[in-house]
Amino acid sequence: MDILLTCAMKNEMQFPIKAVVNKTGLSPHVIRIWERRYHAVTPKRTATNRRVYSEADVERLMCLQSAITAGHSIGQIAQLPLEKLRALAQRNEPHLVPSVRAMASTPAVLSANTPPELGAHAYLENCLAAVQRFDAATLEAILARANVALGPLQMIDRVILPFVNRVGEMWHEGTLRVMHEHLATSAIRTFCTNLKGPQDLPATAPAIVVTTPTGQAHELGALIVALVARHHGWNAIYLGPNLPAEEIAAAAEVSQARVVALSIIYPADDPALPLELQRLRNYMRAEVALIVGGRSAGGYAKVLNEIGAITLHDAAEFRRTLDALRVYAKPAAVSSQALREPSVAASG
Amino acid sequence: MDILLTCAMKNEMQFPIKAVVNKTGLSPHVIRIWERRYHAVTPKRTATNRRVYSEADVERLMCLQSAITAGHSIGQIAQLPLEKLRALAQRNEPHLVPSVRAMASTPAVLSANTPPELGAHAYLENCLAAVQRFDAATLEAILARANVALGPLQMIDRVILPFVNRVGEMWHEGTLRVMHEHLATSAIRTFCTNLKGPQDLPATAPAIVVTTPTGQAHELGALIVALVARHHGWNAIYLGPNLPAEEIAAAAEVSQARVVALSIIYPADDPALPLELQRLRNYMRAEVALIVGGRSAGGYAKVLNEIGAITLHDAAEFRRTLDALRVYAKPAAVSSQALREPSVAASG
DNA sequence: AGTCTTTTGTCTATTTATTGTCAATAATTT
DNA sequence: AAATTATTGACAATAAATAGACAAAAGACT
Repeated sequence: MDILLTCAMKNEMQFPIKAVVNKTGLSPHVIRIWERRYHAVTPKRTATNRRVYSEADVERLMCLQSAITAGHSIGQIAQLPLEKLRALAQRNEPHLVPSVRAMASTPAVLSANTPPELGAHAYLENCLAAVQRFDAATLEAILARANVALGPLQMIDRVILPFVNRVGEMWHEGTLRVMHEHLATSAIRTFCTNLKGPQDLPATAPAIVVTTPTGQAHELGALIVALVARHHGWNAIYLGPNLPAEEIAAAAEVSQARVVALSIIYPADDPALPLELQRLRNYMRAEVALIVGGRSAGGYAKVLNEIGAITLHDAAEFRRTLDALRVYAKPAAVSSQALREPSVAASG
Repeated sequence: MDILLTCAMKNEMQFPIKAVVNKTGLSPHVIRIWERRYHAVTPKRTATNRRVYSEADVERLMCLQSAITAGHSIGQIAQLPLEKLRALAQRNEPHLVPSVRAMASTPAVLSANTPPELGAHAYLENCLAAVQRFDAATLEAILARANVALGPLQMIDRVILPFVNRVGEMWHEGTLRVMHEHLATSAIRTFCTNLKGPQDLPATAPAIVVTTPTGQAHELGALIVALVARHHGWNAIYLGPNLPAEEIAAAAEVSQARVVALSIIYPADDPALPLELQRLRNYMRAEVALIVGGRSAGGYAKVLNEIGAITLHDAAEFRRTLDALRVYAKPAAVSSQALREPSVAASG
């Protein structure tokens, strides 16, 4: 009962505008102008006239943002009720199961002006603890909770990536067993799947094939890459781990991908991998960029350099590269060929 | 007024031209010129003369596009009624519009007395076709669509399982490449993840560890097992493929699982596997049941018999076995370990 | 084949609407 | 004092509608 009461009262978590900016990725300008012009949200005010947003406001704004990238215009949709916005945004119900909400331990950190890193760090620690306890339910719950609290951007950079790295390290150290690693992988995979949702991309969205070369069994890196790419408006085609060079190249060809992204994490010294990478580069069309990332990518720097692969080290770099590569979309050699039509040659 | 009323009541989505562009892949030019020349669609207008398309308009345009790539000429078909366009397009609902439309197109098959196998079979064929075209988006769309039409039970027995089997066969035949198999795996995995959802299980739900032994890289069977188990009220702990015997046993121990389920699909004659299975049985507590299924389980019948594993052949048998095992829900020896408490260690 | 016509997609230019960003100022918070 | 926030009006950039012209492709015909 005490719990229920606390939840009911705390339920109205409130955020200053900067928190909303961090979560949604919208600029404060935009948030205010949407309010002024379209009454998209009507936050409460403090005694000194500062805006105070509710969770519902934040969800509204996130839905609006998604709907806009889906092609809707803000003026038309700003006043729609939340259910319709969810439908337009094709967003999965982000509200959580009661059990999750029960863990009202960390929100206090976030509602205040504390920088989000602190909150993110707390979530991260809790995730690692859950893995060590081999507690899948709690792990998934924390991930979901952290996601709504932090927003996708902070979530990926400050929770998911550090989490994956720590799990990898601890596995090496022997702090975690294989079963823990598998549990973490499964949870992260579930989370990524849920997060990406069934958003439909513009048919003109450039495609990127994401996978892991033969011998690289760890797929977490690739999963996150796919997630980030999709968030950046790419049509990410995720093929799971351990795919031979011919197959990767064929997949890129068939799906007319502009980029192939590989994640190289565990064996940092697989003697077969350099050859595999060279074969991949040979099979691929020259226009298709090859991006390689992951903790152990450095172990193959020589080959990667030879074949002209782009080696990346963090998510921010990856995002910048994606944006850069996307620009090359339009002036692609227009030889009156019908390759602008993204319709997959229906020669079936 | 009429417009507003209609919309409010029918709850219909409206799309500005950019959203239609995103959904269809047609250029705005083309959409407008089709309207001007052929009256292919007649969208409403806003007060400021912007076009506003209905869901029906969007579907029309998508069908027209498909029909065109199928060889029809726009001038001839632009004014045909929607049903004819659907037939012409031969598109079995590839890009489907979210939920509402899901009910609209095939209801004849399902709502009537017609046995649902017909519908299920059609979905199955479409899934296979999508895999062959390497069309992830359509594949996921069909799966989602089939699920709402058939319900989880029919879905698993008549679509998912046959689908997985066919993919496996075609992979052996060489009809499908590795990349196709990976694509199918990824889609099925996404589907299973979405389907299981954030269900709250009662704390008393018995636990079952689902995985694949070392050397068995194909995880689809295990995924489905986990899904079925969860639907039967079990707390399914899915650990992905390729897990060594010690790890499986430890996972079962830590999570106090009553059952360990393994899926054995591809190498039907791995010489190392029998030993691995024996080791698993030895590591596991005697009270924990070991269930083995999958196409190639028969290849290891001898060992499985020796170690007293329950070998299953179809989903129905698995469900019966689950129900039977659950009855044994006696207070299994509890070692007073406090690892059930999911209280988050707020070490932040 | 070559020529003509029809069909169909693309392009340009112009106008109007929409929407994001900026500048300047004042108040509040740290 | 420095940084953040709120308010307002103005501005720039983007997107959409319209009309007309053009170019590529597909057929039809010699």
